Amino acid sequence: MDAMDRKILTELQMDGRLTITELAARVKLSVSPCHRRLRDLERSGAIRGYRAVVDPSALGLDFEALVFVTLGWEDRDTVASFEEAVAAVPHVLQAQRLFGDPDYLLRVAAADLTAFQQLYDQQLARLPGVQRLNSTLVMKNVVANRPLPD
Amino acid sequence: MDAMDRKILTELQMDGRLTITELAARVKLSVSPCHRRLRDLERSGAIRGYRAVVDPSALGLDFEALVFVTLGWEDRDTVASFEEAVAAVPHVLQAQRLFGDPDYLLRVAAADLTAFQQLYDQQLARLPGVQRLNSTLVMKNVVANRPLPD
DNA sequence: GCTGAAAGACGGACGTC
DNA sequence: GACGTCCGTCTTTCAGC
Repeated sequence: MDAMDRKILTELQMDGRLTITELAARVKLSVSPCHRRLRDLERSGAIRGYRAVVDPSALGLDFEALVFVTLGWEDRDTVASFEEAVAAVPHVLQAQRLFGDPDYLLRVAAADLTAFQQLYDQQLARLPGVQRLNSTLVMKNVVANRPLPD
Repeated sequence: MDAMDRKILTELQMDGRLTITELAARVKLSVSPCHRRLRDLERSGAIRGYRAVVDPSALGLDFEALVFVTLGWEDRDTVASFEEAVAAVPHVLQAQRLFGDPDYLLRVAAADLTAFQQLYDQQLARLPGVQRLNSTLVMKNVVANRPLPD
């Protein structure tokens, strides 16, 4: 993982569909070594994959909220079954376990306020081990998932 | 935006480097119409772009925190200059303006606790208009940026 | 770094439902 | 109007040297 590898990662985070030819030109390398580096980055797991970035509003998901979760207990089984269950809810785009209180932060997408309310009552509130939920609406995404810095 | 378009978006969110041939096979369409749909989805902005997903630890970024920001004032200039300044900090991966209090949530990456402390004191605390910061460490990413649901 | 064979991208034309 | 099946050419990939 030298400076050249980092340049490659930076370029591919900005455009994941760069051809090797283009990528090589941007990082000022010729095609073969660039191709080898890319293969190694993919095999080592430094590049986990490639994703299309989709506009949520194109799918009618214009509503986003944060949900803070406090579990009733902190034993291993409660944590494991909560995490498994939360990962199975498609509208939960992101879930992080935190130090301190609350235990989890979820980032949730929904079509509108009504859909969110249903999701909240019927799915999130029923996740195993949940003691308390607390949610906040997102007004605006100021910075959306920026590429990692060097 | 019909069911076929949604299938295409779903596939490309799972693998953004699918060839048209592969994509067409997965959504059970022949290559030409699949190609046309993809072009239209890109032109309409439903697909914003493509990104490589990079493992943060490959870049030595093993530390992640949430930072809640409360501004001192809520006037338009304060908000605008804060948002501009926060977008210029590379370690801020995500920033959302919230309803209620606090005003913003930032998701921040750093190499370790020391690096985070420096970032916190020297950059985040000095952002224009900030009255108060409050941060929480991320223990684990349970769900990391899942594709959007249908 | 170069080469060559195989695969894919991309646009067009045309017939069908 | 959208799909499917040809077609052509150009570009890209990727292994071997």
